[in-house]
Amino acid sequence: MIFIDLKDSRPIYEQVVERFKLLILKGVIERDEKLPSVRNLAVELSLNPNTIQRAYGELERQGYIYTVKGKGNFASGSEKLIDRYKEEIQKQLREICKTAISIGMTEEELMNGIREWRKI
Amino acid sequence: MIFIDLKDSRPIYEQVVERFKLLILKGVIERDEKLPSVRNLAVELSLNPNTIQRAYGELERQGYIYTVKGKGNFASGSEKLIDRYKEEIQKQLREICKTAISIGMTEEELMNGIREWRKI
Amino acid sequence: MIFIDLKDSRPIYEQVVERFKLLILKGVIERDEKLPSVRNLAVELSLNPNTIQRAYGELERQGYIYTVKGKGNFASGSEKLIDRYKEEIQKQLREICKTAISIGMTEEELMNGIREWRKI
Amino acid sequence: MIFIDLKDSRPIYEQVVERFKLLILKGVIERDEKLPSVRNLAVELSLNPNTIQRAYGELERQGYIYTVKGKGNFASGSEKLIDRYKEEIQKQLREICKTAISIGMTEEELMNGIREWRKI
DNA sequence: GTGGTCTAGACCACA
DNA sequence: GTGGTCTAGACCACA
Repeated sequence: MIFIDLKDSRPIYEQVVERFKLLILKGVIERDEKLPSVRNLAVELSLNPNTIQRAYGELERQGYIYTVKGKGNFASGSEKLIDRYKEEIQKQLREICKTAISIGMTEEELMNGIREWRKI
Repeated sequence: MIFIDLKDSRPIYEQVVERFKLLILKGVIERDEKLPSVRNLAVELSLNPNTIQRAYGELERQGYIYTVKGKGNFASGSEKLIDRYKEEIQKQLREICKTAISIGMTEEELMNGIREWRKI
Repeated sequence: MIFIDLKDSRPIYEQVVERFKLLILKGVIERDEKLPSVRNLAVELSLNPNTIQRAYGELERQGYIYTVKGKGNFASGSEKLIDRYKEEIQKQLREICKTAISIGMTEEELMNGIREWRKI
Repeated sequence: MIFIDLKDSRPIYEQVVERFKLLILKGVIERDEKLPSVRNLAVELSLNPNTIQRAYGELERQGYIYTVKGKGNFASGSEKLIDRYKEEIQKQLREICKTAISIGMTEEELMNGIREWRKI
């Protein structure tokens, strides 16, 4: 269900967080669907349960999942989360574009960077 | 000349690197212009000289500056650097756009995020 | 009769305990009135019978209900319970007010927080 | 500087968080003052560094401290934090009062609970 | 020295 | 079985 890249410089727990975020935002994991248990996922990914625990804690804090003690972790509804995520992306784009033009990059060059995904 | 934000979560040396990169790319620091000495900058910013040293080392490794033993650190020409930087930015943009559409963000919404910098 | 919020961070059995406590204190469940059977309530709320059993055990321990073997669980009289509950609330209030003034909160500000319920 | 009560049912890291919160809100720890290092505090309180780390992480997340990598943890300014804290307290008071009147507690009885701190 | 991440493994509360 | 907390201890990046 989830893939971890040990060569990635980001911490493992952060990768786990991001993977689940996207799965939930895309609707692959539906509202109120149960996530793998901390222990099971730890075994499956050959990670320590503490690492998974930390990732799940982060996901809960950010509203992506909720925890029922003794039962497990479940996905929250994604509507509000998607809006928040979109805003974050727009903010990131603005940041990048701001520095880009500050070093003299043209609108044309910026768009070239972006247009490429259309071909994908 | 340079501003460091201790509350920024990034390591200090990384902030120093980025500030100088932009100053050089923008041409504020011209080709062959001398950078502040490690010692002076450390005092000015109340930082450990090791931190500055590390930042300068990184800048040299990336081709932004060159070192003349006994004389100091000097800015390289920015032409090639700018091209490389532009490619990096385009790559970043593509990455972001790719995940954005994967969660169902429309072209319209993407562009809204970007257009904002024009108003700035 | 009772509502359980799985997204509430408190354990389920604790929520069950609190709901019944208030129902009994308010007199909605009268003295000697029979509570739902463990089995029925478990089905109705889609909970594990163990969870209900635990909640009822706790309610009994605190004197809110009594058990008649083979017959079921029944509400105790609420007079003494109310007095005890009031004292608990006053204790809680004192605790909060104590820390509040320790950080410099004025009597005025404290009262503003409290007065709001009057409008409700 | 800080006292931990092992008999307290709350998790240790939470107690650490609360103690530092109050120290910062009261101004005992001033803005930009350095907190004890993770390791030192762990030794002093006979706790595992991980536990302190978690507490500091929580304090940072809530804006009470900021971390400078390689340097340590430092207190943030408390003005905004105090306002937020006051609102939390008022909210707690409202919650308690709401349930209190729902079981028939009079305004008089509520105030008796509160007035006691004045004598302290 | 300072914080950040991670593994290994124990123990507890809850369902 | 499920999550939550904690200890012990290693290793790394940063200053």
